[in-house]
Amino acid sequence: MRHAIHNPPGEAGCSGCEQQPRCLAGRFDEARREQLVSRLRTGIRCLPRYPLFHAGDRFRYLYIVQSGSFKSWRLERNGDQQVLGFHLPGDVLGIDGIRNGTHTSAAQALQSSRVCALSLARNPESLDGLSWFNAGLLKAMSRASSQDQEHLVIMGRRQATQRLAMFLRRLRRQYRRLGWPDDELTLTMSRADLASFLGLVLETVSRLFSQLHESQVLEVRRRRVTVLDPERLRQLSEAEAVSG
Amino acid sequence: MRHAIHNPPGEAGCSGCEQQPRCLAGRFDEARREQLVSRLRTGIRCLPRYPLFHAGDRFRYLYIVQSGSFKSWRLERNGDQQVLGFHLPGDVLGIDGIRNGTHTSAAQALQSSRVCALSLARNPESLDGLSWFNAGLLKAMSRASSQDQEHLVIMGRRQATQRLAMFLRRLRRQYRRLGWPDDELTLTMSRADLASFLGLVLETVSRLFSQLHESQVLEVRRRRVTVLDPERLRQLSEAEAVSG
DNA sequence: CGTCAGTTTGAGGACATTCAACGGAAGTGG
DNA sequence: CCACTTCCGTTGAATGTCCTCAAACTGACG
Repeated sequence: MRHAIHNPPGEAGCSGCEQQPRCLAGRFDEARREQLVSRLRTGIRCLPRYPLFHAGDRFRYLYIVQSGSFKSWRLERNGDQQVLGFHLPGDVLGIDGIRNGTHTSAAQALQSSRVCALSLARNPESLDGLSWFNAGLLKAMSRASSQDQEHLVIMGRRQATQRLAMFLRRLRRQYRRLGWPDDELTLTMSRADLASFLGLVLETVSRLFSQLHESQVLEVRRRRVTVLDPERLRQLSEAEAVSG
Repeated sequence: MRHAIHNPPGEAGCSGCEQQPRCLAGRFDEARREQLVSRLRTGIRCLPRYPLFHAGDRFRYLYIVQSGSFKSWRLERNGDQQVLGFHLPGDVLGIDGIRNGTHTSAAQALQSSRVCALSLARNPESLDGLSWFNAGLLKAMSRASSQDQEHLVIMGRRQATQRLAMFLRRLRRQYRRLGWPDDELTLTMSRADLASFLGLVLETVSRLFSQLHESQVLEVRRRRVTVLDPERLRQLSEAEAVSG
């Protein structure tokens, strides 16, 4: 089995985690984190393509991305999958499972990654005294909702170039939020995944990259993208209409 | 001013509300609802086009739809709006405002409607002892997330017919959930709103309705749609590809 | 070095958009 | 109550964009 999951020694904890300032649990002081220790498993390592959960799985944990990246998707009857999102450190995965206790989407690692798993108890009363935590959860879910909204706005745009430009600008924003340089983007997803995310076919996405490379907006070497002309990228993402 | 908001006498409460079994707050017994009474304003009447909130507004309340219907949308720089969702009784509106305390989307009534407003306190500690309520909130937000995912799947489909068919089947499911007849659908949104929701232009949506009417799948009289052939509608929504 | 998955590029065609005009319903004011 | 305006929805013709099918290329890995 190529894709395995390993649990690090228990002491790994949150002390060394780079995502602490952004983390749902890390936001809070050490004492408070102690309250969660029995529900929290930190530093779970995932190899590329390792699945956190499948559609239909019973809901067990919420996952917080510590490092690396993930994709989430839904499988249709047709057989083809719709990519719902790409997830970077600080993001929460598995929210859709809370409702019925069953996941409606699937998620897997796009590269070597680490996550924390957080078990939500069945009986709500056990959360008494942890309302600070619940409030954090609410905010994390609200953020996930906003991200879905941004995705919907991208899918709503007709022009393919506009969609890709919007995606790249959004990715830059996420990089900045993480304190990473935002001119050198590393796409951890395949062209097919990106195409599904954007509501296009992979050939179109490939052509768009070539086109933006040709016109000096980007430099594209496979999955390594350098943003050369951010201003032009902005224009492309905001284009009024075709005639604009 | 044509669009006004009226507060009914305080005693209106939840006792007569049809949505009780589905309501975030109504799920719980009377005693528990008492705990929320200071945060809950029930039975707020909204005339058509009445806005619950605009993008940029400070977050004050979560809204629970009691009767009628709403749309939510984002306004782009371009000036045009992307419809994010249509909301029926039992749905929660305003989730996106929790994150920063500012709404990123807007919502307004599509017809004469009623909502309940629920104020989330600034300090999380005040939620201690209300964890049962918080758990309900989590589920409601999880449901909203699932609905966004369904919307994303619709937008990902290339064929316009497929999108509309998926939308109609989804609407039927929602009608059934509410205990309404699911063969007579009343679209409370305009063709333009529906087109934006589906990622199409309104002319295309209009043509699709005519087409489905012509082929005896639907009977369409403006916003009144009768489903004549549910099986054919299913086939259209699941079509493999163009060649299928 | 050979295989294979992922990506790029090309040619042709289908389908949704664009632009334009018309019809009908609802709402307004006399 | 009727004429008027306005909004919404429908239909038509032509254009253009993205999809489909196909083949070649690249890099990774055994």
